[in-house]
Amino acid sequence: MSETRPQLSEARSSVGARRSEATEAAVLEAFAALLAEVGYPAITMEAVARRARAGKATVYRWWPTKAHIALSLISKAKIEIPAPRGLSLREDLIDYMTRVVGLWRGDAGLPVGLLVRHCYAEAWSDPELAAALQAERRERWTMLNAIIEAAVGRGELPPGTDLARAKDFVMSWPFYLLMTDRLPAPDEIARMVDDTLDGLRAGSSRRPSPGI
Amino acid sequence: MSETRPQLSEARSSVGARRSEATEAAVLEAFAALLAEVGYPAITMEAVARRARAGKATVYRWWPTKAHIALSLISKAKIEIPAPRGLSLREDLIDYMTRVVGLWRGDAGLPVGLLVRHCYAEAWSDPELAAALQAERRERWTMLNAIIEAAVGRGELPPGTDLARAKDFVMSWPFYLLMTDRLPAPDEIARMVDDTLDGLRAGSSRRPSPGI
Amino acid sequence: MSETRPQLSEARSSVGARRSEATEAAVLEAFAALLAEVGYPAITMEAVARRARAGKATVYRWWPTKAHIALSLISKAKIEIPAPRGLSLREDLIDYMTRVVGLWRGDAGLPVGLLVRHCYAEAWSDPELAAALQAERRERWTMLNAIIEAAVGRGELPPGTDLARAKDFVMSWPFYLLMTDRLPAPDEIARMVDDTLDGLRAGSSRRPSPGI
Amino acid sequence: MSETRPQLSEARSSVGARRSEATEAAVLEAFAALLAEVGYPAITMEAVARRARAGKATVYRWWPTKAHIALSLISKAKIEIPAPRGLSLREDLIDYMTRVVGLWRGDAGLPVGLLVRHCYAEAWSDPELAAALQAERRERWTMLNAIIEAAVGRGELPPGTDLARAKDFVMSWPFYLLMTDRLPAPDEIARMVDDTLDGLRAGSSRRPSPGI
DNA sequence: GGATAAACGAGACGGTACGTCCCGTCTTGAG
DNA sequence: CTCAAGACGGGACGTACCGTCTCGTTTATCC
Repeated sequence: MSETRPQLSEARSSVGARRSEATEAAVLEAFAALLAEVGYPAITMEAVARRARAGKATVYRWWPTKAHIALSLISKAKIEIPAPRGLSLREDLIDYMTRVVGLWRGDAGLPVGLLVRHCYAEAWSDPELAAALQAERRERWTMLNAIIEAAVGRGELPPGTDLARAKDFVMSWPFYLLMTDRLPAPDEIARMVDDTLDGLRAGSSRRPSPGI
Repeated sequence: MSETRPQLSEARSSVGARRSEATEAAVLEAFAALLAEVGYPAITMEAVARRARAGKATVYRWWPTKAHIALSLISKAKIEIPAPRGLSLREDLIDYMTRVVGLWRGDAGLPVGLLVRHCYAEAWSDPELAAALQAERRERWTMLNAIIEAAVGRGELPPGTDLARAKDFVMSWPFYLLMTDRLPAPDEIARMVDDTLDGLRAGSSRRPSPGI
Repeated sequence: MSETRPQLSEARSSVGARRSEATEAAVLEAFAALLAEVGYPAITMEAVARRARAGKATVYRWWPTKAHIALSLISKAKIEIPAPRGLSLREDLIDYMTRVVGLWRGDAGLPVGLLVRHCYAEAWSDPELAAALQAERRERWTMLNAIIEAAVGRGELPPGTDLARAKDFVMSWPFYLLMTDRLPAPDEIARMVDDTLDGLRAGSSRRPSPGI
Repeated sequence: MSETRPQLSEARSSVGARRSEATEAAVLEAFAALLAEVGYPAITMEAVARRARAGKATVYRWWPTKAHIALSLISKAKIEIPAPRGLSLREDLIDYMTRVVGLWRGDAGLPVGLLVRHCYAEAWSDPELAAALQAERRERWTMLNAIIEAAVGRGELPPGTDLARAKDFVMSWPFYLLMTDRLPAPDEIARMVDDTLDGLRAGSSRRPSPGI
């Protein structure tokens, strides 16, 4: 079906109305509002369209499932993450995690963590969504590369450190806490990072990770 | 006339028919069959009842949602976990994790891991289910107590080790792998345990965990 | 099925408990209460049993449908109808109709008219109920025989008058009014009787109709 | 962003898809078929939708209850009723009643009488349906006006005859016969009209009644 | 008095229909 | 040509009753 749908990136020379950016924004806004009001599982495509004053067909044209709308919201919810200060792996990670967990908890005005975990759950049964989610994740974890490479440069981590596995390991504990509904408060971030580092430093050089 | 009949306060102690065990088994069997055939999200209470040749009201009487049926299946899917051999924490954990991951992968004839993660996802929005899940988890992790206490007794872990936190930490990495759809093959269990132990040994004495 | 059920009239030599009159009364009472509270169509066997603190099987044992319970109530709702005074057909009929319509309107503490018309409606599709209704009707219209025979004796009606047809004709207009929800008030009974006696040609110019 | 989109008060005047006439016809057809097969009380909205290959929501959108579907069928079942020949009230009424009773008995391919009496029964508990039924009745009895007015013009009925009451009286006897399941055969129509015209006293000695 | 059997209350059971909601598609006319 | 509005066939939701069926308990006779 997707070959019959216009691609956002391809230049369209045809006549007629173009995709309405106002509608796209209205749909995302409606989704966010419903998320706050009724919770993710109770959101329906029907309600999103109604609330956005959009036709159902319009919503379906651009997002095949509600998880894709959630993913759009996640992608839009970027947060300013400053470059690592390069003092130490621990401090760089604390800075980074403070931002990430803050984003998840709702610092961007949206409980991104809720969206993330529900997207993961739906991706268990939807390979297409899983791929989209992975792409989003790769893009978002780039900053971690710089942090870990700097740590390797400073000798905090061994030279042969597997970058992919290290990123994966670093994110695993906060992700686990997100999945088990125990996201740390800001003043608990340091401890969470320490938990992670204990494992990372001891085992980082051992073997490559399958990558996530 | 009604004064000659028993009133609410002095009602006869009638009992009525009892729950049918055959029906309960048929429902669980139907659920498992549908899980294999159409996948968890596509299972409906309607289809479960139809397949089990049970009335919908009967299914709803005993299980308020399909996640509760899944939880019943999880509870029934006990697997023989031998007492730890007590050689070392690492070997005891490898034995234990081999059983747990095997159960998750389907060694009991049921992909318990799929059920577990979907139950967690539904519990995000259902406190009652979350509580039931927690009760099930507590019961199931008792063996870990013995393993960790033995390790403390042998001096592998410091005397002040927080049991709840240690259990939580030990399960976090396999759980993370389950949630991200990368459950290890049997020959990868040892490595998974090593990943976990690196973190556990370094940080086990540091602070108490909130407990999961 | 009824051959497997005890016949009330046949002598039973076997032992065992007898039909509980208290329960029968409680069921009828519950039905009447529900009729007032929720209306005939919303009455269910389940609710009657619950309200009467009777088992559902007990209710079904004695009344196969709710219409049969209604018929039991109708049969019990006898009203004192004095013998005709024998002055004239018109006056005797007015006396009689006043009682009958009063019974239908609820003078016996029960809107018998509602029960009657719903029983008729259910009898359209239930021959067994239709037969029971007819038996009840025959018994109830005996007084009309005396009234009409007296009128024949006085010469008000010709000697060859068909009794069955006359009774039928006399009841048709009030029955029609009952079925069309326009049961007359007490002071309109005389007019209703005159309508019946006169027919269209004789009475057409007399009074306006409320319209149906 | 939403400020650039139409608000509720200035909503675009979109129209949407229109009611499907094919579906309406299919529903009425399915209802008629089920009426013949299982009888009115056994008809369910579910079965009607299934048979018509229509969604249940579609059926409920246009008909709130099955009685409303029945009423739609009644309204559609018009029959050619010729203008009164104006010979006499009796002959005009016989012509008219022959058509009406024929319609009720099924001359239009549908046992309209069954539908009518069940609609009346349901209207006892549904004021909205009662109003719809009354509207239908008013429209359908217009021909009677002409018949009765002609009779007044010829002097067969007195000049002050109340039209509404006369129509009501004329219909009461056939209606009573319909309600008591004794609709006359074609060759009995004349007698039914005579019964109506004469009243009890004038006609009581003429013929025996079948009894109710 | 003990055995026996019917009727009882309670209520679980397999079913089915209820009326609502949402799915994803299609149709209509406005812009 | 896209959009909103919304009707459509379909199907699951969770509830309510249907009429039947155990379950023990109670009750009334009979041995």
